[in-house]
Amino acid sequence: MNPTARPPTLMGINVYLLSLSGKTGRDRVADRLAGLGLRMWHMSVLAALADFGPHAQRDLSTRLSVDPSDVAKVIDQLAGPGHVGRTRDDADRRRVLVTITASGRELLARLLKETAAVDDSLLSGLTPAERDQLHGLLLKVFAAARPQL
Amino acid sequence: MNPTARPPTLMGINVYLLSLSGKTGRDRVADRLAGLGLRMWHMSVLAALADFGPHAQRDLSTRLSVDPSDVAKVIDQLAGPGHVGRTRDDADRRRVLVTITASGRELLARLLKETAAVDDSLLSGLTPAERDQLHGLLLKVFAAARPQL
DNA sequence: CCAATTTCAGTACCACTGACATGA
DNA sequence: CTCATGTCAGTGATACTGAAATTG
Repeated sequence: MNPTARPPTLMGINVYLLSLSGKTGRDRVADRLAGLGLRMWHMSVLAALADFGPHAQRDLSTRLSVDPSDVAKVIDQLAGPGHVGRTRDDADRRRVLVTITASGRELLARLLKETAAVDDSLLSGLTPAERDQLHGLLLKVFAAARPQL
Repeated sequence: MNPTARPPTLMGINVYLLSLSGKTGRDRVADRLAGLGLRMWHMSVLAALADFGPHAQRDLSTRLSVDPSDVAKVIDQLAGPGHVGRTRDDADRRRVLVTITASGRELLARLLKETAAVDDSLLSGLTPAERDQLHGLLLKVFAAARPQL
């Protein structure tokens, strides 16, 4: 008997398969981005700023479901090299308005290329049509699980 | 504009969707099992023992891709209440043979019911046919990513 | 005086590393 | 002596908690 075969009982559980493949994907992204000192949250923040324009940190937190205290750290790291700008909101001086810079857009493009490469390697067992299928299904799962996600 | 909408840029990335839904599933399982002081690894170990019979801890580790030191802790916690038995292998007295007990099988059945409930809630946005589709795709992903998983 | 935003320090949890003891 | 196995303490990363400072 193959000593590395997974228990059939587990292979029938979707949440087990999802959890493991998700963690693997996350780890591979982390590996690729380790040299840059960045993680997936940095890409998420840059993507939100690129797609929706400037945000208060609080709004980034709710949009991405990331803890406010963690958003602060991510913004710190992105602001250092000038990938985002931080300015006080004149209308409400409690708020910090975060804006993406040109160098931030370049970084985002690079990060997207890296994650696309991970997508390719992680889904190497699927045909292009199957990848589209999976993508559609994941979007549905995501939409339904949204409130708690 | 909906302030909780996710960035479209991110929603196009499979590894992002996989990672988030996987983490959500993992967290929900953890919540359900928290009262029992158990986690998904406990279920994995019990399932491996039920499907393949007694294992040395080392073999459990390689089969489930779990670190040996973590296997030791899980076995400790399962052996306390008598869900598994630990006996020295007479042929190779370095090895500890782990065997599932009747109470372990009962516990496994209960854990499987809990995870099935999580599956249901997590995939509530999918029809039964779509769940089967997703399951098939995840198995393919898993098989292809196996060596590094 | 109370609420919201940001920030910081501290905590909890998880997975892994390295060192050690036991036995083949 | 060497190698494999199992155990344990310690480390690093991650996410959250609670409190303080600022402003509305």
